[in-house]
Order: sequence, then C-alpha cells, then structure tokens
Amino acid sequence: MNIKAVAKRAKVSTATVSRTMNGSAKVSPETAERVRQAIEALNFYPDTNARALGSGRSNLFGLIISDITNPFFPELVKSFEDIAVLHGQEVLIANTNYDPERMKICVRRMLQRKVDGVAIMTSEMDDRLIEDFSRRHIPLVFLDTAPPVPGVSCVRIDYSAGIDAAVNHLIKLGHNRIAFISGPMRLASARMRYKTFMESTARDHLDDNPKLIEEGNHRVDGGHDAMQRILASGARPTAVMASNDLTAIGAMGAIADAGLRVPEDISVVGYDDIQLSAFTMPPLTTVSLPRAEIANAAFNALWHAKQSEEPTLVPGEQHMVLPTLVIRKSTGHATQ
Amino acid sequence: MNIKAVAKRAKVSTATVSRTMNGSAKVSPETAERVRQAIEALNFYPDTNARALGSGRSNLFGLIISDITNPFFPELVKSFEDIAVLHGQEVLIANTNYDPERMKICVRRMLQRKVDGVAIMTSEMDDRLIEDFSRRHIPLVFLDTAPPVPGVSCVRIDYSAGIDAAVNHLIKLGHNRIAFISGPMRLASARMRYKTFMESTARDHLDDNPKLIEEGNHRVDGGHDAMQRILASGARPTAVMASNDLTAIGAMGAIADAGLRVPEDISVVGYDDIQLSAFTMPPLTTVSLPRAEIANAAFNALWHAKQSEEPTLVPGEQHMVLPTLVIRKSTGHATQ
DNA sequence: TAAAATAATGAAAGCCTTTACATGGTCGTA
DNA sequence: TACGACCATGTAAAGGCTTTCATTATTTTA
Repeated sequence: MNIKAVAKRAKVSTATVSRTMNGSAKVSPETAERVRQAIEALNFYPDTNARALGSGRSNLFGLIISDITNPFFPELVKSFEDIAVLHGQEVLIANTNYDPERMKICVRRMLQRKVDGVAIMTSEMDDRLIEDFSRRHIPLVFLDTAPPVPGVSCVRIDYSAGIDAAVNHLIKLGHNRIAFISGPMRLASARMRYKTFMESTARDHLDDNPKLIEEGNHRVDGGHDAMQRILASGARPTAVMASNDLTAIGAMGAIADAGLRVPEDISVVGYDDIQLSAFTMPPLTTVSLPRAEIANAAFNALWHAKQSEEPTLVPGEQHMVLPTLVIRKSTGHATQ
Repeated sequence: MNIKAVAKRAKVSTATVSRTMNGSAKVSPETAERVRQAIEALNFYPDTNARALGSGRSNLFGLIISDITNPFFPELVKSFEDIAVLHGQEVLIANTNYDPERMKICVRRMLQRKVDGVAIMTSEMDDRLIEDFSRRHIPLVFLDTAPPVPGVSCVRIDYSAGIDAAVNHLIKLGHNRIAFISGPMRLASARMRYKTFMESTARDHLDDNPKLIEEGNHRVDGGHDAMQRILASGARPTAVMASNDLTAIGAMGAIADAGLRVPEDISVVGYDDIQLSAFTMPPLTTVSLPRAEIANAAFNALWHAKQSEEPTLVPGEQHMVLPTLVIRKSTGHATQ
C-alpha cells in the first residue's frame, strides 16, 4: 500500500496525490476529492520515513527532559504533546537521566531523525551539543537557561516573583526564622531558586543563620534528610521553604517524625505545585509554576521558528512566566 | 554529510560502510577499522529515516500508555526506555488520554513510522486497531488484557496474589469490615481488581455490606469523594482497600477531614506502590506492582519476536508478574 | 595444479515520498 | 486570431540508506 496505488485508483499521478495530502493549492477541487476518496477507500497513510527523507522535514519536535519520573515533567510533557497534536506535529521525548552521556545520545537521536526543532527542558546542556543544532539551523527553545545565540528562544521563569510572594506570606504570618532546603547546587535551576530566596530574605532582614540552609536533592529523601539536619542543628526555624514540592514533602515527613506539627509548629512552603501537593497532609502551600503555559510557550517558539524560512536569523522569542503562590494548609501563624 | 562521504574517505563503497555500521560479518577487520575511523573523523551518523526506508525496519518500539500524568506510568516508561537503550532500540511514546479517537491517532503514528513492535499498556483497545498491527505482522505485547491472537504476547498480573495478601494482612490485624474503593468500572484493570477483592473477602466470609463498596476514578479526588460517601453511609468500615494509590491517598484525606486517624481509626491499603506512597502521612501500606519487571517482560517479548523471522507464527510469550504487599504505617490493629 | 569453495567488496536497484521542471490546456488581451 | 499568462497535472530525479547479485581475490580440496 503506497502512494502509487492511490494514484492508480484516483487515476492521477503520484505527484498529485502528494500535493493533495500536503494541501498544496495546485490541485483542483474535483481531483482533490477523487484522491481523498481513493485514500479513504484504500485506508492509506503515507510512510513518515519516506516523507521525511523526501522533504527534509519530519514534523517532529524533540522534547528533552531530565527524568520522566520527576513529577514536574509529566504535566509538561502532556501539555506539550497536546498542543503538538493540535498542530499536527509529533513529539519525540528523550530522558537524559541527568547523565551527560545520555544527553549526547538524546541529541544524536534528534539529529538522526531530522527533528524540526527541540525543546530543552533540562537545566544543564553542553554548549558543544547546542552547536550541533544551530549548525544545522534547528530551532531550539530552552527553559530558563538559554545561551545568547540568535535563533534560540527561551521561556524564563520569574523566580523572584514566586519566592517573594512566599516569603511575604510567611512574614505576614509572623515568621522570622525561615529555613531553606535547596536542590542540588549543580543544577542551574536549583541555584536560581536558592539565590532568589537569599535575596528575598536579605531584603526583609530576616535571620540569616547559615544553619537554616541545607542542600537537598529535589527528591523526597533529600528533603527528609535535610530537614532532619536543620532540626538537629538547633536553629529552630518557624518555617521552611523548599526548592521543590518533593523536598517539601520530605521535610514534612521529618517534621512529623520529630513529633512536631505542620503548620502549628513549623510552616512549610514548596515550589512547583505538582498535582500531588494538593493532597498531602496537610495540603501544601506552594509556588505554582504554570507548566501548561511553559509548554505552550515553548511549543509556540518552535512553531514560529519552523514557519519562518530562516529560523536562525530571527532573534528567538523570550517568554516570561509568572509563578504564583498557592496557599493551602501547610502554612500558619508563627508561634515562636 | 552522508554515507557517500564516508565511503569516499575510507576508500570503500557505500555498501561496505553500511555493512560496517550494521555489524555485518562480511567486512574484514582492517576495512571495518578504516571505515570506523572515517565515520569518527567526519562525525557522521546515518539518517534514521533513510535507514528505515531502506530496510523496512525502524529500530523503534511503540509504547502506548493512557496518561503520562498518572504516576503509574512514568516508572514504567523509564524502565522500558532504559532497557531499550541497552538494546539499541528507540521508543516512541504515545498517550491516549483515555480517548478512543486519540488512540486511533497513536496507532496510525506507529504504523506510519514502521515500528518494529508495540507495547500496549492501556487496558482498553479496539480490536479493529489490533487488526491493523497483526495484518502487518507487527509484534504486540499487552499488559493484562491480551486478545487470544497468535503472535501477541501478554504480561499478566496475578491480582489475586496481591489482593489476598492485603486482605489477609488486614484480617490478621482483626479487621472484618473492609471497604473497597474501585477504579472506574469501564476499565478492565479496575474491574479485575474489584472482582479479585470481592472473591477474596467472600472466601474469608467478611461483611459484604454493599455500602462498603464505592466507585472512584483512580485519581485522588475520586478516592476522596468515595471515602466521604462511605463514611456518610454509616457502614463504619475498620479498613479500606483502594484500587490504586492515588485513590488511597484521597481516601486518607477524607478520613482526616472527618476527624479520624489512619491507622488508629481506619486502616488504609493502596495498590501500585507509586514512589510517593512511601512518603504520605502516614506512609501507605500498598500492593507493589513491579513496574520494572513489567517493562522488562514487555520489552523482551517484543525483542524476541523481532529476532524471530516470522513473529506472528510464534505463539506469543506469557509472563506472569507477582505483586507483593508492602507494609508501611497506614495499617494497624482494628479497634472496632 | 586445477577446480571448487569461500571471503571481501563493489555496482546498482529498490524503499516511498517530494518537488523542480516540463507539458498541455484555457483564458484574457491586444 | 495569436500570444503570453496562468492553471492543473504529469514526469522523473533526488533524498540516504540497505541489500541482492555480480565480481574478484583468496583459500581449500582432490
């Protein structure tokens, strides 16, 4: 079953079939209708590989993420896919597992499949690999950490807006010793969140006891362990802010293990607003990162670049995403 | 940059380059080395589309899931991908969003890309779509619900083992009014879990008050609402078993909302053992479904089928997966 | 030592589309 | 009426790889 069979049945050439399928204007309505009927009758669909080979375009966008197991990503992936389907684009998902070797494999996969563009949602990316894309004029969009290269778009997150809102919320509740559990400091996104928190608390002249700062790993166990260290240090925080929700959940566990209550003894704030955070005990107050908006912005950047004939000459889109504070039950008045 | 350039540089024909890349035995070690050096020097990698077009094989396995946002799937996807990478296969992930229309699109995508095999991890699948695959001799593997077709493999879950273990655990703790919150009854997997629970409790002559049974939706909110209905019904269960962990988490929330404690007033058991269940408050006792094992079994079934020349003639592998009970803190002695 | 078997390699066809270019027909205009 | 413009369609090359078959060189066998 191939385009030839369709052409034969519709009594036209393969070129006309191809043109019909691709919506080229150069086909008369009657012919087009005949071709469509033939396609229907034969239940034909074109071979994607041959298409990509013939045209050089693949209708594929790559989506590189660190780890699908991290609850931050599935929603992002889903939103990205949903909008892609709407535009007739397909999505090739690749996990790097935070491993530079694996990242290389991902990049190669994208290149080999002749993707039309790539959304890179991991924070660390080798410049040499970016080279590989830009040399081939493949549009890129980054989350948060775009290199200053023409044709490369970026979706930025206004970290300070979200974190300021969280800190202000805590201050209003009377907190003045706010601990912070960071993500792994080798991740740019984690460093950003840390830096923004420090700035925000410094601005408000809060206690900056270094014992209040611990490094986690953006997973539950890291948050748990970090919180234990903070509690053991004797720093006595009245509230904790975590670099992501998983960390916050771990911290809540450690607080409960120590016989303390959230929020009566210690308030907890997370970051990301993963689905689950609404259902923890107590439901988590957290900074919501609009993942659907991020996915849409990323997709649109690639889509526009794809439409313009010389993507690498256009400057690349910049989109700023504004996180918002979602107040639930894990924060309450400070009790000293 | 194509195979011709490599051939030229290595002073061989393109056929030899192709053979070298594919590990064909018919290349002398010296020639192979020369070719490899040329590939290295030119930083060449072959066009996947051309490869698939030329050979008819794509080195692609499809993986159809319902919803990447459901925490059951990410781990499955990850494990599947990991083992695929190990075997040099790639994975094309497709979400159906529980939507038959979308399922059709997924199937078409797979067909168009000439996948070497498809793992179908959703429980509902139109027979006509299966036809599409088997007509083209594309190996399939199902989770749980394989149609009786030659060449179709299946990874089965021994539901009764897991649920019996959970029920026995509760009985030993003195429970005799065990509620059950099912998944959506239109899903075969949910019906299986329900059926197995009913059999298990009937065998043990437990209270079979229909008020103890409610339908959820396999999400947190459904578990929450179902639990509220059970509590409102006056059936006074001493324990609840949920069809999956999200449902259990929702149920725990509803129990807390009602001013009751887990496990002191009501014990809760989940199903799946998603990562998060270890970190709920209290940590959830649940039936663990070994997702890595499922993924491996599924992959292997496809892989073996791919290796054998006539996949549809071999009977299809059957693999039984045994869930196990993980006892954490959400279950305790019944207090009436 | 000649014939046969084996091994390594090359030439070229084939996979299925897309698309540049060619062709023939229709229309409008001078 | 004739010529160019334009439209719909067809022809055939191109895209990058795999693979069959043919060819040559080498080894084995009798």
